[in-house]
Amino acid sequence: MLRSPYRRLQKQLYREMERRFPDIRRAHSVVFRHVAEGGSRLTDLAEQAEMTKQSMAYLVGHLAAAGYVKTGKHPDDGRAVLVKLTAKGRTFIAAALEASADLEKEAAMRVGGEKMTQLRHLLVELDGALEADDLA
Amino acid sequence: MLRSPYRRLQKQLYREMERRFPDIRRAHSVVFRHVAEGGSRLTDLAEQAEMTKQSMAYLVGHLAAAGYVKTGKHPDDGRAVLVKLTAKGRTFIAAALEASADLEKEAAMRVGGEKMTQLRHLLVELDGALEADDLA
DNA sequence: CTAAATGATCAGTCTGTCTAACTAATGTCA
DNA sequence: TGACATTAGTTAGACAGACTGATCATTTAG
Repeated sequence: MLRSPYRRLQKQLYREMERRFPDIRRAHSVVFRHVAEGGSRLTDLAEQAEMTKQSMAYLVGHLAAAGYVKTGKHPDDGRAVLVKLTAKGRTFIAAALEASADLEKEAAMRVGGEKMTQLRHLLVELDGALEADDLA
Repeated sequence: MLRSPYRRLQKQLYREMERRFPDIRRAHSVVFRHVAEGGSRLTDLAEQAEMTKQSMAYLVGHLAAAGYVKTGKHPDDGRAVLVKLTAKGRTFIAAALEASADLEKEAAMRVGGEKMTQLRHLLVELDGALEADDLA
């Protein structure tokens, strides 16, 4: 039920983003989605993205090589790596948010603004109702 | 907006299905999603799933080995393979639909039946509105 | 009846995920 | 305070699932 419209929108979004940032692939988006303003530890990123540290390191490595993030030592913990966005990385995120908003606007034009607002409310509510189950 | 509840439900669904059918992985679901009642050609499945024939053959191969589908020659076209569901395959699909319906019921319980109906209508409408763009 | 088109397979590559085993730094507590 | 456990990250290697390109077999068209 949710699946079909989600897939359609996702497809358009990725198509647009791939056009503008050909070196970023879907897998990388989980990094952008979780990296914090002041930088994040690799382990935290991995945990938030629900994947192993190794996989996250692989993705972060690519993004660092491509200049979207930079990595440095954590000031308070000599073991930890701190992953931070670069200006290029912030540009990417801004573009993604913008493209996403554009798609939503386009959708709102088609089904009507009021229905879209209603839909958004219902989705937020549903999401809240589902939140509890995510343990484990 | 759609993403979060979709992901939550999907996660629960796959968890349940993996429990009951450990040999079926996510990737295989596209096969089940498109295989027709009287059987489907490999090429058609690949096209519907928007992937290459080779990739589809790989997935179908696994499902055939695990007994969820069987493959035979197409009666009218000696080149073609016909992929059909076995009883086991139909059981899997039935279980997936049931699990899906259960999740929806559970969600309806939480947000209220009326809102759920409303949400479903809006989603269907949105989906219809987005359908046109899917060309290319 | 040959040539082009079509359905499928074979061979090889690449990405993104995983597990297992390791190193280095930190924290704990007897 | 020094040995040991814990924690952060890396290295090595496996594998799934996607891809491209080349090939084979059959069907369809001219």
